[in-house]
Amino acid sequence: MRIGELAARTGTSRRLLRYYEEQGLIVATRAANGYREYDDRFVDRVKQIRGLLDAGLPTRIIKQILPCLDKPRTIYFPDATPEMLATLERERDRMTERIEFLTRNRDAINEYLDVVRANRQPDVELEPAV
Amino acid sequence: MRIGELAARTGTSRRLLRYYEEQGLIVATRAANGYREYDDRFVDRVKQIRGLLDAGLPTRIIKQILPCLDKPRTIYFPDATPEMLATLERERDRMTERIEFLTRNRDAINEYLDVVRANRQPDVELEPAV
DNA sequence: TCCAACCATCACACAGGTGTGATGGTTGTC
DNA sequence: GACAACCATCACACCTGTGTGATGGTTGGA
Repeated sequence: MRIGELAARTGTSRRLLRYYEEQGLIVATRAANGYREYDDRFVDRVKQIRGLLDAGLPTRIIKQILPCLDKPRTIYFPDATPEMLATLERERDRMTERIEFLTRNRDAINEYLDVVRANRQPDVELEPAV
Repeated sequence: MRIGELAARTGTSRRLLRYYEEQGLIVATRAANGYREYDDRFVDRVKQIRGLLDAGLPTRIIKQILPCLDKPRTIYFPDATPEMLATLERERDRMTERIEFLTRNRDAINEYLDVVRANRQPDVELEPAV
C-alpha cells in the first residue's frame, strides 16, 4: 500500500509517517516512481509508534525499543551492545514507574467519579408525581 | 517554604514551578514582599504534576484532574458540571488504554531482555583454563 | 555597609511532534 | 490531452514543556 492508505488505516497524517521515517522508526521501500510502499505489517508498527509516543516516549527511545517488539521474534540476540541493553532496562523501569503512577491516578479518578455519582443520584429523582 | 526549597524538594526548576502556576496547576500564596510561599502539601502536588506530565498528559488536562486527587477528599461533589465529568471519564479511559499499552510493551521488552540474557550467558564463559 | 543568595518578572530560544502550504512529478480516467 | 487524485520534497509555523539570561528588588550575615 502507499502512504495515503497507511495514513488512513492508522489514523495518522502522511506528514507524520514521513516524519517517523525521517526519525528512523520505519523504513519504507520505494516503488520505481519514488512512491513509498508499505506492506500490512506497517499498520501495527505505526500504531505501536503512536501508542508509545502517546505514552510519553520520544522517538529516539522508541527507535531503540521497536526492534525488540517484533512479533515473529526473529532476532534473538542481535548486535545488542551492553549500552543498548542498559538503555532497555532503564526504559523498562521508567515504563513500570509510569504504569504504577497512571494506575494509582486512574483509580483515584475512578473513586472520585464513584463518589460524585453516588452523591448526585438523590437529586435526580424529583417529586414522584403526588 | 519558598520557591527555591520547593524546587529542590521536588527536583524541578523554579522556572517550571512558575510555569505550572501560570498554567493554573498550583496557586501559591504571596508573602508581603511578593515572594511565593508554599506549604508542605505542594511537594506531593508538584510530584504528581511531574508524574502526569511524564505520562504524557498535557497541563490542560492535569488541571482538571488534579482537584479529584486531593487526599483529604474534602470536596465530594463540587460544582462538577456534566461536561467536567465527561472529560474525567474520557481521560480515565485514555489512561487505562495507556496503562494497557505500556504494560504490554514493557512485558515485551522484558521478555526480549530475558531471551537475550539467556543466549548471551554461554559466551561469557570462555575457555575455562585448560 | 556591602555582598551573597535569594526572590520577581520578562523575554528570547530551543526541541520535539505536528499542521499547512508551495511546487512539482505520476497515474488513471474521461 | 485534460483533470483529479495521488505522490514527492521542502520550508515555514505552531504548541508545549523547558532552559537561560537580563534586570531589578529583598534579606541576612560578614
